[in-house]
Amino acid sequence: MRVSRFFMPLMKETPAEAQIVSHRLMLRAGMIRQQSAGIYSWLPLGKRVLAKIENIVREEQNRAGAIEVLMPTLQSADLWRESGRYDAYGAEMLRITDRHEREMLYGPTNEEMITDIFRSSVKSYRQLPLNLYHIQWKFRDEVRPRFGVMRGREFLMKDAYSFDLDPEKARIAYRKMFIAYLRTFARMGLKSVPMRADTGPIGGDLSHEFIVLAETGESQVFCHRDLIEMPVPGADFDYEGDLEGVFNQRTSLYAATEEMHDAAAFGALPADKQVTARGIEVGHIFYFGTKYSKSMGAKVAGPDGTDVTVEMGSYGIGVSRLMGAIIEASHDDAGIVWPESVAPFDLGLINLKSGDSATDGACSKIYAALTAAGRDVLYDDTDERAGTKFASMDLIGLPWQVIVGPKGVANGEVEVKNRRSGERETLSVDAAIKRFAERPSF
RNA sequence: CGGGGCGUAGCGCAGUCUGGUAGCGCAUCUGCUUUGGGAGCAGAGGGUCGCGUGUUCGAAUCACGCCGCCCCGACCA
Repeated sequence: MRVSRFFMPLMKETPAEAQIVSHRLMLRAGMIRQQSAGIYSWLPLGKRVLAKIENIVREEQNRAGAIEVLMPTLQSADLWRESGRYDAYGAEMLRITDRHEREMLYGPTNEEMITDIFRSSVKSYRQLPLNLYHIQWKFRDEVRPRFGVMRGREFLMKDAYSFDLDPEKARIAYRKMFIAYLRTFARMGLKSVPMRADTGPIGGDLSHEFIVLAETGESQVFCHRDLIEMPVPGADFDYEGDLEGVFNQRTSLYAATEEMHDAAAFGALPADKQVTARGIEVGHIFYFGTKYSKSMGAKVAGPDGTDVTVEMGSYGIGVSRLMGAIIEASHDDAGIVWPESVAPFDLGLINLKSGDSATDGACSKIYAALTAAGRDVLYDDTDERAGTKFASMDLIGLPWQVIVGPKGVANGEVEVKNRRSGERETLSVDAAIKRFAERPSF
């Protein structure tokens, strides 16, 4: 993509309403635009990152055996009356009436709907276990939206729902998601820590929040230091094999959010293992048994022919919130520092002297070669000054910059800069092409 | 939902107290000069001053009502 043809409205100054760094940087980098309190348009750069995050979530859900569906944003109130939540949910639920005076709502979550889909189609225990998920917009009419996309009213969420024959099998489903979440966040360059959580109004007795540590996090968290750097299972992890090992390794160490905090237990840890930090909740998993299956009649025939009410769990990831969390965890004074896995482009190509036949030629060659090799290149071909281009490229945070200036090109050389470390390396044009064309990690 | 604050050009702001017909910086457009870390000079365009009602010869400015947005707290993916 050429910058001259792209839509990327950068801002030099920060809009007054943005208080936290991720919100400021997303606005300045032209990733989002606020349309109402807690409601945002996603501009091209933001849309690209959102898609990257979404895909990682999707890949890890699929890997763990969950199956993707897509449910609507609008739901019928009748469904929610069955579970009893239509009245219980309160003002956070956006209620809508259609032209026939039918009561509808913009879904804040989908337990009722997925249970409805399940009960109408699944009749035998032989079809279990089943885990269905979708990635869809949600609306929760927060009293006080804030922090940009971190606490919006409309947000993109991955929500998965597991169905099992008995509590023991449901716990296996729970552990699969637990491990999938560890991998999902790690792939985005985040250090996440699962913490025992209150099950809240959703009910149930087993729940973990996945917390990303960041100074600007909303909640105070406490955990054992070893949890932070603990390696996550690899891509070859066998979800049909031993799940308890990973699960127990994580859950045996102290980790709790403020509301679940046990000061005495925490204080019993060695002093150098006690970590008190701020955290951002990016995922939340629940096992809640038959809360919805019972009220909504989701039953299957068991091995002995009698009906069994299925055991359920739900597993959420705040996809749009993750973008804010990643920026909170990865930025510097100059702007965003994207992990390669979620960067809107793989690298930025800076032509320091557009209009100069030598730099234009070198840039065209690099751009064409890397694009042909499947790299997403953002080519700054504008006639802005060098300083402006450097500042813009740093702001939007692409992990690599290839800088093409007249002096270097005269020697057949370009400069490669790593956005995170700031390290620069001078390479020949061909070596630079080779470096990125063959780079396997993209 | 309690408390506080703010709505003036795309963004950041001054002007409001003390009413007289709107300004600064950045951005944008044109030209010239510049060209490796957000350039300089010259010129230009862009605003029903959030909306409504009222007071007044006259309202961005005063009064009343409404809407929107932000911050602190309580609540929450």
